[in-house]
Amino acid sequence: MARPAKLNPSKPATLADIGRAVGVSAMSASAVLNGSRTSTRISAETRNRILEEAARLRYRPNAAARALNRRKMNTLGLAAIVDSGELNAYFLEVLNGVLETAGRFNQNITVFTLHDWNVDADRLCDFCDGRIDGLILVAPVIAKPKPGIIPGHTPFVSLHSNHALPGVVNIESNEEQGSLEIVNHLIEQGHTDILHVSGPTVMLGARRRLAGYKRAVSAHKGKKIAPKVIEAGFSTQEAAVALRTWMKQNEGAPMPTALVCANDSAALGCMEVLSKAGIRVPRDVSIVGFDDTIAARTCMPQLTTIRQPLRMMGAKAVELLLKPEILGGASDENIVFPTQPIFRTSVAPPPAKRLVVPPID
Amino acid sequence: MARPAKLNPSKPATLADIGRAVGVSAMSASAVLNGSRTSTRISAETRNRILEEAARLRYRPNAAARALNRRKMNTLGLAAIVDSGELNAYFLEVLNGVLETAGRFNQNITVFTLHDWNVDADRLCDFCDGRIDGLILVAPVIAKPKPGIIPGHTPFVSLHSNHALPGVVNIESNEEQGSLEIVNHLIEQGHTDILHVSGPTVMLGARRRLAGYKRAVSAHKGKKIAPKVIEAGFSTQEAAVALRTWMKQNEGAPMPTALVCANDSAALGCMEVLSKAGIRVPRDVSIVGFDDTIAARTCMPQLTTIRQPLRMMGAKAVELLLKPEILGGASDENIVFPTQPIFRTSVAPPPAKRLVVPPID
DNA sequence: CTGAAAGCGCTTACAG
DNA sequence: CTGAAAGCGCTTACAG
Repeated sequence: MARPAKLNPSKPATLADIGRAVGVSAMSASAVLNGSRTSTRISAETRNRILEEAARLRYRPNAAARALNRRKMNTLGLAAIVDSGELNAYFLEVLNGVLETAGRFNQNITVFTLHDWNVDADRLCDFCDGRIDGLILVAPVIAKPKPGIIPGHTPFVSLHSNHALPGVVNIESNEEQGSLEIVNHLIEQGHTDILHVSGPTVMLGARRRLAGYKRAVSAHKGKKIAPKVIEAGFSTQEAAVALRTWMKQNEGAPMPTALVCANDSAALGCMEVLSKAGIRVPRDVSIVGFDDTIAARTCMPQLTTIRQPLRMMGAKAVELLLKPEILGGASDENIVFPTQPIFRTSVAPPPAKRLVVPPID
Repeated sequence: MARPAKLNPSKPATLADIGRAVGVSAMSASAVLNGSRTSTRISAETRNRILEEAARLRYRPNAAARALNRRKMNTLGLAAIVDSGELNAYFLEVLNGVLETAGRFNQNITVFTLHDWNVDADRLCDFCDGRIDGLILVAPVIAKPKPGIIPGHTPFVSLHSNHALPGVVNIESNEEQGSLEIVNHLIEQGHTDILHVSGPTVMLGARRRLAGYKRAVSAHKGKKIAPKVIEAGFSTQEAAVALRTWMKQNEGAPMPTALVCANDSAALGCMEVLSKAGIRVPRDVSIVGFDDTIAARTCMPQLTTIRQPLRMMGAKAVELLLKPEILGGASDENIVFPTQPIFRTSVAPPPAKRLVVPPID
């Protein structure tokens, strides 16, 4: 027994290789190297020989073989819709939470990207071919959730899903409440002419932020505040275009004293337009964002905004997949995380003298 | 034959299930559903019956079984060092390139994170257990590349590696040149007091950027420019702390008129400190970043920076792993991408009246 | 055109 | 304490 056992660099060593070299069966090697059984199963001497040989051969248990046998890959999937062609800071934040928590459970993460929900929705099922033990879908735009799209045999969780998927837990944050609170903050500062630069209302998140804005405005006890809304995209560019267009159309009208933007990126776009028009933030116009991305801290003035705990939400998604029992049975529900207002320097009381919308280039 | 074949939601259908239902062997099912052979192998009628049954049962070939057989997972690994506890915009940019290219080749991407190179380096081998067909290591901090760390049976590529790994292609960019150019740009604008907020000089990238800065400054023909360098980390947080500390120590001294930051994230941290101190960018102080990550575009003002083609570099890494023949034999070399200055609005000529370092909170 | 056999590398009962 | 057998789901020769 114990024959030379050459190192073959072109092919990884298997349990059989080790067994052969040591003069023992592959199962014995399995027991000492990967075994969950008590180690007393194998004699100390055999054990050491196996261990040594494994080290020498740089043995690594083959994940595919193991997965086939155990029906478990120790891998979770993270699927994101990338309509703009690239993953963004929002996704990065979620990914950080997902990776951190997955790491604690010794789980790997495979990232999938869908480009167009209408075209790629079916691919969701393709991912569920035994390579992952669970799937997290991030921020989907679902026109109508066809019954077929939910993979049968793979635990599934969504984050900020537009539509409830039958039998799927969705993780979201209390965006309406957050929006309500930040608009109330503006009202408390004395603002009564507040323009909402909304996100695209096909998106649930945009609708909820809009709803919060409307509730805050309509609940105002004092002088009636009329809701003023323009719909834009979630990007800096789109928000800038929308605001510029609105200002052109309203030249000479009273300038709103505060802007409630769909998110931080949109707020940046608005700040740029105001800045170019010679309007100072927050002295002339106050402005608030949403999400508390890093962008909120790296502009001048820094943005007052609403924080969503994206990392924690990503972490929760992983936990849900790994320990479904924490859900306690109910599988078709929403888990709602609280939002939190972050006060910075982009908000001030309205100016004493009301501004007028200036001409735009 | 063709028996009822019930849908069992708790267990995915196999080729054997389909065969049994149709009254045919599993191999026939394999041939029509996954076969690379010409489809004439199976009669049109059998073929259709198999196809129908597969659709009905929502059949998906099991990835683990297939991988075990073909020794191929159609998955690439992307390993990143996350010393600061989180993946950053740099990584996101690389990830975008990697995902896009991997998608074109129908490859999946699994993300691994290492926390401390000294502790986790061995884990690199752990990833190479048949679950991936190739591994990309991003921005490693390698004290000394121990011979053992390179996985034997898995194609391997590094990005911005600190040290050459024997037999491993490294992808990098011409950082020193980029740094030189952007500092020259500042000098051309009239700046002569330029502070470099450097990255950690244990990192090759930081040393190269520093070298470019020094070369630019010392080559200046006019009034001698003294190099001024503070060493920080590559993160927003670390740069902010370093700049704040420096400003405290230099209160009342002349304020540099331009900041050359280790990367965009660091620039963001510096912008935040300046913003809080009431210093305006670029009017009072110009600031430049490095990398041209998404962060450079989502701050206000937007950052003048040096673009490393990170997406292209990520894409290249994938191609190298998938089509090693494009390398043409030489396996132990560097692939150097050019850098490119991107001019935005964070740079202006120095202010007419020289500022003094203000007191920090 | 179709099927029986063997094997990918590992594990889980079951015997000794 | 240790091994022979069977199986995870798929494929690749090899026979018919």
